[in-house]
Amino acid sequence: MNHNENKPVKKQLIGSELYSLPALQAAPLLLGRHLVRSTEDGEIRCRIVETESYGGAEDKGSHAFGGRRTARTDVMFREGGTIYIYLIYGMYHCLNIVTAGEGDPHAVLIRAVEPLTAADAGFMRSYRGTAGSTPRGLSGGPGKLCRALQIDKRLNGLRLDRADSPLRLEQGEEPESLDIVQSPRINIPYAEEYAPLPWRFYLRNSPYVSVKDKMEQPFIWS
DNA sequence: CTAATGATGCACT
DNA sequence: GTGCATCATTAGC
Repeated sequence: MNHNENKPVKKQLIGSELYSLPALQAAPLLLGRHLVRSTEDGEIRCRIVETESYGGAEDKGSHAFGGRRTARTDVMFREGGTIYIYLIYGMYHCLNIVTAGEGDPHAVLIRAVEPLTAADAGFMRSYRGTAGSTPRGLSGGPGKLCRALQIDKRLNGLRLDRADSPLRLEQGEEPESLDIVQSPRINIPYAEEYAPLPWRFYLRNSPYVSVKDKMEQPFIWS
């Protein structure tokens, strides 16, 4: 008898192997993983279906381009597994997962999630209003998913790998067998030659993805 | 298509 | 310090 057979594999927290990778390697590996948000109202579970890689210091699309370390970007320089949240356009929050080692600014933007159960969807809808009545409207977009999961800057700097954290990341599905598309990142014209690089990843068949790419180029594991 | 809405970064005093 | 352009977006026309 193997003791491991009894372990609740699906609920195991993600470990440092994934968090210590460069963002570009971590971004596709985060697809299919489960995000768990604990609030006073209860626990919401969802799976990640769209990500974007930002960093390190050479990426002109990254807030930490050139090693820019400010009050806002400081968390990007922390150890992988840290939560980075910023406010955009004065009204929406964006959730990022910091990766790589301390002092090396990498982050993966979470752009879309999918509720795991009808109960999870119900919770999320209650925070979304009329726009949340379609999958994409519910949590297909970085600002939308933060609203659906009640995520704001209070979570900035916390870690995803603690059992008592209000936001955790669990193993979920292993992404190697999923149908993954890669495409250029969304809405970063200022990134110049980094703008067209295919650093966005999403699950081809998820209706929760924010923007479908014309090409839908399959992602090949290297 | 575009207004909304405020933190942020940087140029300049 | 002050001023101001910018922004990893969204909802509602």
